Amino acid sequence: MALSERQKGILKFIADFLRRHGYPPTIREIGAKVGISSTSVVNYNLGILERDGYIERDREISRGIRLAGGLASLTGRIQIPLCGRIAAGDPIPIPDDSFPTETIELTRDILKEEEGLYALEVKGDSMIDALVHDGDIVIMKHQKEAENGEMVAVWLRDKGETTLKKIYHEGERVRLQPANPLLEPIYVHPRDVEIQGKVMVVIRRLQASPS
Amino acid sequence: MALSERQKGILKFIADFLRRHGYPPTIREIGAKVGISSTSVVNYNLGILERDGYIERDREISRGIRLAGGLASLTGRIQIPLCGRIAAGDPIPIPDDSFPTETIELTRDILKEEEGLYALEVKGDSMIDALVHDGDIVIMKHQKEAENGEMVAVWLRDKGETTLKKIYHEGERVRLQPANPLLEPIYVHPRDVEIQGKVMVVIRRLQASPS
DNA sequence: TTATACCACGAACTAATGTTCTATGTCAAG
DNA sequence: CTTGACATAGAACATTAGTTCGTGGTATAA
Repeated sequence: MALSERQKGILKFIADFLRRHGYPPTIREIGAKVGISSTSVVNYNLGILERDGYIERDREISRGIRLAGGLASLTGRIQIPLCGRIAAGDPIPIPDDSFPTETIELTRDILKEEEGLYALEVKGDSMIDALVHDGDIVIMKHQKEAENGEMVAVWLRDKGETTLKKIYHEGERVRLQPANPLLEPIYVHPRDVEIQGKVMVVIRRLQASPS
Repeated sequence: MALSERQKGILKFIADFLRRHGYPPTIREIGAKVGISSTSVVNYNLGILERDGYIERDREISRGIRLAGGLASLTGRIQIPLCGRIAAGDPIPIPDDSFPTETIELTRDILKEEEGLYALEVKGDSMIDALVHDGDIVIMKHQKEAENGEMVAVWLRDKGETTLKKIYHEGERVRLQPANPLLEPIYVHPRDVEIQGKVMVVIRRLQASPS
């Protein structure tokens, strides 16, 4: 069943309004914009939109409208606390339960799981590599173990710093391979490395990076 | 001024509620959750949260609360059409107005503008570089011009392929510099290159890429 | 024509929800 | 002790906003 012009207009207005205000419009606000003088007509059309699966409504609740399905991808969102900036030498901050001041949000088509994830903004050049630059955001998964070839954040006990490298367990030693082929690998004792987490996603902003 | 436990709770509840319902809570709903029996107390605390810049309020409007600033990532979402996959040799598909089958969603703290943006998934090795790998998602901005040093997708007329390179205008020629320092730059006539768009963001999934 | 479904209007009603006001308790400074 | 800023209650009030209902127009099918 195709939507009428009016219904398309309503849908569009709801989405617009939602983006601009952060909360859904009332029936009367919709009516005013779309050119409907009667609240019942809006209500009627909202009923159709709901029946056809374009929106969801909570009855008896003001502004109880939400966009449904692919329009909102409300369900497919992942909130990741942005724990702060890191630079080599700093320990990676532990994500705490207090209210995160900032969060990064991704959709589930980029990243599946949510548990144990946290984001860091890379600061400074010391950890830089072909893969990770200043200003990048890396999304980490908290874990102590890593498979060969995984990109991990490791704490080098003897050097007292943290770095992002690919890790390879080679018997009595651990090879930490920079992603940049120009750089030489580092070999350390398993005892001297502590895996802080695994890199899941790297987000690099080339321009238009505010903040 | 630090937030009290109560205020943190309110803030957290608003964010939670917003994510679950798609619209903000009422004063009474907040009160019920946080354990405040009086609407005026909630109102009072909301006033403080607003004064300190954690939320914004629209007075006289039901559910007229929105998270501010970095917290607004909840609402400040950007939908970017995922136009498809590219590989060197293919022309970059033109974003059309038909309903995008897939979209990538980012928050505004990663990317400001929305107009003229589209996303591509990099397929195959031909365009690969230290910066862009197979499977990466690049977010492009449609434009025909580029400044020196910008990473752009260019159509090489004589070779009949598209590639991602840093561009430098050098008088009578154009230098296309791979991000990978191991690779040599390409020099071409300005006539033979057509800029398809500028790379704004690169998203690299290291693992857990479901495709 | 007549019936029926669909769409629209406007008014009245009611529930939901923000605002305001008064009162109370706490705590630190004067 | 008194004062004043701050935090909290509770209740009355005023609007906002969703719901319902009676009415009328326009098609299409019987």
